[in-house]
Amino acid sequence: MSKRDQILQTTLELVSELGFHATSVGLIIKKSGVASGTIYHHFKNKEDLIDTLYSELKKELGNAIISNIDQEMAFKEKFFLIWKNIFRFYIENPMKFEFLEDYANSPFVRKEIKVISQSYYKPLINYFESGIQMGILRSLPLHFLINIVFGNVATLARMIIMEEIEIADELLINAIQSSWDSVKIN
Amino acid sequence: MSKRDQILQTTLELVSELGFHATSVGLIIKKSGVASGTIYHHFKNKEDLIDTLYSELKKELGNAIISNIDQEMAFKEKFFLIWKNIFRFYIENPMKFEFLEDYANSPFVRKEIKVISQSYYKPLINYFESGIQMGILRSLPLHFLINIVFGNVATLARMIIMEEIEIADELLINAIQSSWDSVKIN
Amino acid sequence: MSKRDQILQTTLELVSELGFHATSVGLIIKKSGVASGTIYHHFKNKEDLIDTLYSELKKELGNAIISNIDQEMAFKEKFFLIWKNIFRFYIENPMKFEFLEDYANSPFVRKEIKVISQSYYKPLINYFESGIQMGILRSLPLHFLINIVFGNVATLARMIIMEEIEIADELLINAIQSSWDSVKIN
Amino acid sequence: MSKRDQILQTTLELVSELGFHATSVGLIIKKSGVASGTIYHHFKNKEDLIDTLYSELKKELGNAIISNIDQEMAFKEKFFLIWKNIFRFYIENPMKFEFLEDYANSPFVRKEIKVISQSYYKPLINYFESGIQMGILRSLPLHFLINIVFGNVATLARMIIMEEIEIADELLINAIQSSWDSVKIN
DNA sequence: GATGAATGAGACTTCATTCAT
DNA sequence: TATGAATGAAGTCTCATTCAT
Repeated sequence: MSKRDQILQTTLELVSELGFHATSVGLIIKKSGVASGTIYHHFKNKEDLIDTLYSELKKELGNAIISNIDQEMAFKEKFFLIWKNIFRFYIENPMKFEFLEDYANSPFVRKEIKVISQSYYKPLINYFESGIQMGILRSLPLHFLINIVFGNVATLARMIIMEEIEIADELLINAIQSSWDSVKIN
Repeated sequence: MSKRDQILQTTLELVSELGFHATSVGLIIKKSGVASGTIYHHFKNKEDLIDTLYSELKKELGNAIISNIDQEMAFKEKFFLIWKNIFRFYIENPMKFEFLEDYANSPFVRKEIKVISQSYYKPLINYFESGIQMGILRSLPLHFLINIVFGNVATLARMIIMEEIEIADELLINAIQSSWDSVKIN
Repeated sequence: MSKRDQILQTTLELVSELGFHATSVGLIIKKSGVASGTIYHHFKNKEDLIDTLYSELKKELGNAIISNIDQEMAFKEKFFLIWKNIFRFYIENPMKFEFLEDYANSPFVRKEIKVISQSYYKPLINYFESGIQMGILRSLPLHFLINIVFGNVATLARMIIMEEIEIADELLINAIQSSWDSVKIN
Repeated sequence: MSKRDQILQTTLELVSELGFHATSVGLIIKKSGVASGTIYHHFKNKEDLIDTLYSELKKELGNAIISNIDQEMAFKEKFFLIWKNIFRFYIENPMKFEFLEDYANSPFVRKEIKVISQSYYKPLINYFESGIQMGILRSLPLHFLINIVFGNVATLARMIIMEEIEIADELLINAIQSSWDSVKIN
């Protein structure tokens, strides 16, 4: 692994465990085994490092979301697959999940996030848009619908990662069904 | 306002604006116009200050949730009222909303939060529990249902506070209906 | 001596010995026996510390310049006394001399220096102005005349402090006479 | 321009603009467009780079000083020409002027400077020495006389470069005359 | 109750320099 | 000759906290 990747990986581990606030550059240095100067050779500053990491993870998630989607599938079928894709990405990458959630709520760089999201989530946005137009989804503001669904996935994923509930096929199906019921026209 | 309240109020303002991470004691001192020693006279340390604030806000929210609930109301009617209560508390107190969300995601003091939540939300928990027993709500894990609903309210509140969508009676009703559809047995 | 004065005194000693460039805050901390935080309690930052010191020394020099000046004295007599006053201040306070010279050439804060100088040197400026008006001094730009004289004093003071020449009453008189000959109308 | 010259030129620009103190190797790298290793290929270290530059400039100035001097000229005539030579070098090369002044006042490498000066300024030293011996110049310490004159030139040059006064033939003549009056026997 | 001077560990970052390519 | 990734000591400054008044 290149030094640059070592730094990014270590930062992910630390921020997901300790949070933004408690992840000092000093800690990254110690854990990654890289010299302080090396960090600043690859990244302008701490913020740039975090931003880079965020951006890469967002892209990864964006790709994960649409994996195995077949245009022939029915709308509802796609919904279930997308939901599972996001969910799987979250529980298979709990550190990335923590990081993305943490950063999403963090009060800085909000504007840029929006712009990036827009591009990585374009297919998802198109999908929801078509659902509204086809009269399958409730005619609520597009991004509200999307945020509701993302929120639902995160709620389940968080509880499983935190071991507050146990994962089971039936629970997953029910959770998706619940989410579907909240966005579809009944 | 007492010095103690000045400190708490200023902390709320700063944390909601800058986040946890960027709210230093030094900033609280400067903005509140209180001497550093005074803070440590009223609070054991910074953590105690934040915890106190969090606890007070959580209590406030706990009370807001059940306001105007009449035991004679139908289950669904109560659901709509509770939803509106939480929602109103959030958009009428955007700083408190920000603070609570921030703190909820923050990786420290998680254990104690749970205990406190448990006590302030007892009526809410009982309400959801009865809904499951009565066969009105889906038989999903109790806290999962509660978290889903809280997540739904927060999603709408955040978007309105961030001015990503505009509040309207119809939107609110639809949002609650959507939330209801996701937890009730269809 | 107050902590604040300890810091200023130590800074003077270090800057005059090592120069601007080599005087780190860490060195000031070590030599003054004060904690790093204390410096930043009294001064906004390193620059503010240096500026404060500069301003105080400039004021001191401004006062020294006009000491023992009697308005009854002849113009030339005053010139000799002023020259000696500056010179004495320099060789009796070699560290202050070094510091002032160093800082005068330093490329930052130049604008503010000018403003400060203007106020501390008002009597000196008035004196030279009257000399020109009375036809005693060459009609060269006012500040050029002043700078020439200051430069002459500094040249002698520096060589004596550096022990490149030895001070002697006769040398001093000759040096002042030389300086006088360069500004007076011959 | 060779890489070596690019480095020297950039260093000159940076030091004259920012001063010694603020001119980092990193800045030189960025501005010159040269790789860090390249600097250390051509110069032993930063000090060697600065010293080399200083030495080259000192030599240049040394040559400029005696340009167009004709041994047949009268002593005073030579004085005026030398003065103009130094002055012209300064205002035509303001960055070199700044650099040389900065370095002269800098507290490091002082010893070697003296040695170098000695060799480049030999003709100038001889000139002043003969002036004293011939009874034209005041019998003041040789280097004091030289420093006074250099100081006078620098005073005028600095004020013109800083745009505190405007250059004019008459002013220049008067300034040189003033300088001459301060060193010649009256 | 309230003040603010003082602390020193630790924060982020820049520095001059090296070395494998 | 020239490159630029890598280094780690040292830089400035902020942090939460204490304590005499």
